[in-house]
Amino acid sequence: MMKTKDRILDVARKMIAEVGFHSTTTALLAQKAGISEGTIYRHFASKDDILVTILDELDERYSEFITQLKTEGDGHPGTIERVLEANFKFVAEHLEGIKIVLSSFALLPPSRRSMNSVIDRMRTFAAESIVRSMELGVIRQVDPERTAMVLVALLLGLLELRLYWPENTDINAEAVAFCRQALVKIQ
Amino acid sequence: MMKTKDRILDVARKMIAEVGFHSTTTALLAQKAGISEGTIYRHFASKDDILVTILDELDERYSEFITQLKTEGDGHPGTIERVLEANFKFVAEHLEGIKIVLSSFALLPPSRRSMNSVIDRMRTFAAESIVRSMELGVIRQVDPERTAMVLVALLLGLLELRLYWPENTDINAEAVAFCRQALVKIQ
Amino acid sequence: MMKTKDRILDVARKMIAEVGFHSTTTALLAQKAGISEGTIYRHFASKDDILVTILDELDERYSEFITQLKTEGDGHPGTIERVLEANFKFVAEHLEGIKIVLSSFALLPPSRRSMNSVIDRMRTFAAESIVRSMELGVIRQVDPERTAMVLVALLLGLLELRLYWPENTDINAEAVAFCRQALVKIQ
Amino acid sequence: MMKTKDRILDVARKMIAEVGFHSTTTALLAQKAGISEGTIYRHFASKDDILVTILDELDERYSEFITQLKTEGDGHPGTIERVLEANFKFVAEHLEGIKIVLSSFALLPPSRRSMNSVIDRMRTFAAESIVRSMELGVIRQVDPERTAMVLVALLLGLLELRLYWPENTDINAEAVAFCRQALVKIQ
DNA sequence: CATGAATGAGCGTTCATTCAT
DNA sequence: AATGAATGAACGCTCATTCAT
Repeated sequence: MMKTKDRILDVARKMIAEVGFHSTTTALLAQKAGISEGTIYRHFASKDDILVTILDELDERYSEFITQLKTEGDGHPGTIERVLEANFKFVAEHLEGIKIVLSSFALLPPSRRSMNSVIDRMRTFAAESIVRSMELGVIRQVDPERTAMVLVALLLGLLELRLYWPENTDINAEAVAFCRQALVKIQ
Repeated sequence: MMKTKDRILDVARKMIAEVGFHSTTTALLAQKAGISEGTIYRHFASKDDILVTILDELDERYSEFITQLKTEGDGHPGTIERVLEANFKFVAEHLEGIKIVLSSFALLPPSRRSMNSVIDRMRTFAAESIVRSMELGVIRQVDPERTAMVLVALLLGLLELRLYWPENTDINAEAVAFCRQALVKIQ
Repeated sequence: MMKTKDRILDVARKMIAEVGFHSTTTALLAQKAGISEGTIYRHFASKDDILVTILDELDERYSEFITQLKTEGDGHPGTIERVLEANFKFVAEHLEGIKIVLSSFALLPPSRRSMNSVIDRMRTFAAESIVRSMELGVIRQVDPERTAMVLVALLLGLLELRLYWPENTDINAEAVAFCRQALVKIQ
Repeated sequence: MMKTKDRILDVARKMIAEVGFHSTTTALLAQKAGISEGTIYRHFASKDDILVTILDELDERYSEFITQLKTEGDGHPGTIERVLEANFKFVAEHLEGIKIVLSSFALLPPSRRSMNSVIDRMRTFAAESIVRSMELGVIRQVDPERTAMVLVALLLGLLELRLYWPENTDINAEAVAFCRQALVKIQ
């Protein structure tokens, strides 16, 4: 049997992803989790605390994911594709959390903080991949920082299209090809 | 002297862009607009109606903008760059409206509808530009629909980075270069 | 017809005096005042604000009362009796307010502040009366400050007995006689 | 090692004296006593029951104190001073309990009951002392009941000044002198 | 056209009390 | 004896909306 705290988190994650933080009322949350409203406050200091817990967990997962990606990828070619594809995979496995961040980073400070850290990690890792790829001679010479930022922008846009317009055809493969072409070494 | 209705819209646009639709209370809106709360309801059916009006206006402007772009651009080369650059310009001139749509399309139906139509227009126009560019032989052969979608994704990501992380260096030029390289004809 | 704000204040004063600030709920207050709960917050920023308003009003009245007492009493003999008797009269005319202060100054900061100022004024005025009476030669030589404080203590105790044990026989006259005897000049 | 019940009482007495009965929550009480919330209800029927137990204990102590005072004092002169001074001593030894009663007798029925009995005993004892002192010829002829009540009022006022304005100079000695002068036999 | 007082449903949160373990 | 998770009623407060003037 699942612990109450985890059940609250699970239900909250779903609700916030679906209807947003504001419309996720404690009354409805308690009802859907099959507990009383007061019980929420035995496990969380406030409604905000629930959001922060969800975001912190996602942060942690993303940090682990980036770390793992770095250790795995050592010496392998084709790293730019891997940056993109690995991120696609991470997103697919954390749809709800990502939806929450993307839909509220503009307005909710905790979400904003989370988004800051995600973007920072993404950009740093992308820049490192670009530098390595240039050293390996598999891509042409570019400004690593700026190009990494362009990749982050593309990734961000792809994410939103995927999450909020899932009925569209999947263009991830096309995006990877687009990037490869943009960065490929001209012989 | 400005009409009351327009003053309400102006103040509302600023407030919603800054703090979001939920945190924009009718009480504060009335106060900042120098009118009484009841007066808002002389001009708008509901708080939602204000948002819809703002969004419809933005829609209208974007539609005009796309139309103008099409007539202007006939027969000119380098259309992909123009798609991007013209959009950057439009955004710069409608910062508040764009901020509202981007920060709420995931949660507010009217915003969602607006975003749908913007993305649709953007994608259609990009696809047309790509087709034309291919006919002119200035870019390589690609799938127009999918590539247009990739461009939309990139545009969307760039917008968000620009609006919510304005402290970052402007990478618009880099993005344009990135796209040119991705699409350029290999001789 | 009475203004809503004043009706709220009136009902609140009665309720707080009777059952205390904690037990005076906004729901009950609204009901007894014949208004909705939300209306309270059109006139007061918070429940605390109602208390503060009541206390400030009482403060103001007491300040006026002391001022008037000073101007009236110039040159008249028997001032110690007048200090006591005037205070009895003030209390009788502001029973509810006084009850509120006395019942909550130990626990509620705004009430505490109010009580501080009342005691201060009372003591200062008593000390001045004592000094004047000594100069006039109608009372014996005493330490004015300390004796004033004793009078304040007695006044405070009499007040509480009167307000919370109204079934007891009125001992105000006895108290005045007690003080006269304690201060009278021994020939 | 202290029994759990006594530890609860001790912590509760301190908390209630400091922040009041309302602000003394069972959660905080349990935490400060190093027990779980449920344990409180093994030893007390309700939160109210804790208060009543504390008050009953104080009542008991005061009753013992008065009894002892009566047996001790037989035949000794200067009894009025002793009434006052003994009470000062009792207060000093039961500060917390006294603070609880004084701060809540106006609003909490159990506290009110306690205060009734204290005042009754105080007044009765004071009246007896006065009668005896008159018989011994050490004070002038006064109405014993009413004068006792005046003494109780003074005592009550002194207590409050002492407990809630401890920064003031101690006027107990002055108060004793004041009473002696008020009651002394004029030769 | 404009006001602003009034509404009332709903919000997040608290807390004394219960009960299975 | 003790625990601590769960309860649920009540709390202070917010806010979009209405309506008599």
